[in-house]
Amino acid sequence: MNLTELFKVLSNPVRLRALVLMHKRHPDSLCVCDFMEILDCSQSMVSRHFKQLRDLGLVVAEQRNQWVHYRLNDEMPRKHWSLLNICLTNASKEPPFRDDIKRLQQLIRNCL
Amino acid sequence: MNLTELFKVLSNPVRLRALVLMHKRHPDSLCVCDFMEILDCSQSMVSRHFKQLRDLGLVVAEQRNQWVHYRLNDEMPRKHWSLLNICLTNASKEPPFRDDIKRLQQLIRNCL
DNA sequence: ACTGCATATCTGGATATCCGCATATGCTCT
DNA sequence: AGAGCATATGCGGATATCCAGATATGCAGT
Repeated sequence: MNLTELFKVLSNPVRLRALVLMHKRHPDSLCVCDFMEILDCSQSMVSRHFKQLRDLGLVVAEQRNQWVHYRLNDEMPRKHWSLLNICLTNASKEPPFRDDIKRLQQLIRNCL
Repeated sequence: MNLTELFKVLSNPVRLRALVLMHKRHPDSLCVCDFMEILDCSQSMVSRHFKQLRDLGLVVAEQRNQWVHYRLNDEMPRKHWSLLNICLTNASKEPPFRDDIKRLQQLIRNCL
């Protein structure tokens, strides 16, 4: 994966918002249905965008019963990790992403 | 300009390479024909991509006789500036961009 | 005014991306 | 095996992006 590919992945709102959520949650994971709820988008949409993220090695999927959980891939190349880290940290402070994080925390609180 | 728009701009090789060159040269500028030579691409291609960069406020154009010189826009919002700075610094160490910078330095040396 | 050069924009076509809908797969429980 | 839920994928259409080639604009020198 080169830099332009990385930026292309980050250039879609759904993917960027999902990555910000995984970053916030790291090293824990979130299941697809949680993303659907927080991001308010369809199942096929989530699934297809996540396939791209998997193919590029940015995230890893883990099956738990019928649910699939996604998290950031610790084992991506360091250069990508550090840059991604900075980008996502920046993003998480901005309005659309900050609101997602609030919904994430609310959702986690409800699960206790 | 929001973050996804910023990343979309960075997701095209020509635009990213051009931005890396401007970053290296900052606060000085480079004229369109220099970009054409270093990036080895057509005049219309440079011009079209640069219009996007201008429209988003990432770069500013300055006319000097028949030449138009471009440089990074100092006056873009701080958040964008700091993130862009990091992205371009990262990029400038990678192969395709590093080679461009070498050609840039060679070109400058020849002009003395 | 005319020429030549630098740059900008327009146009059309190829390709890529994005998304909704339908369908397939895979898991769990009965 | 069958039902039901979660997830993945195939397909088709709408839209966006990208680029080459042609044309337009603008400046400098004759």
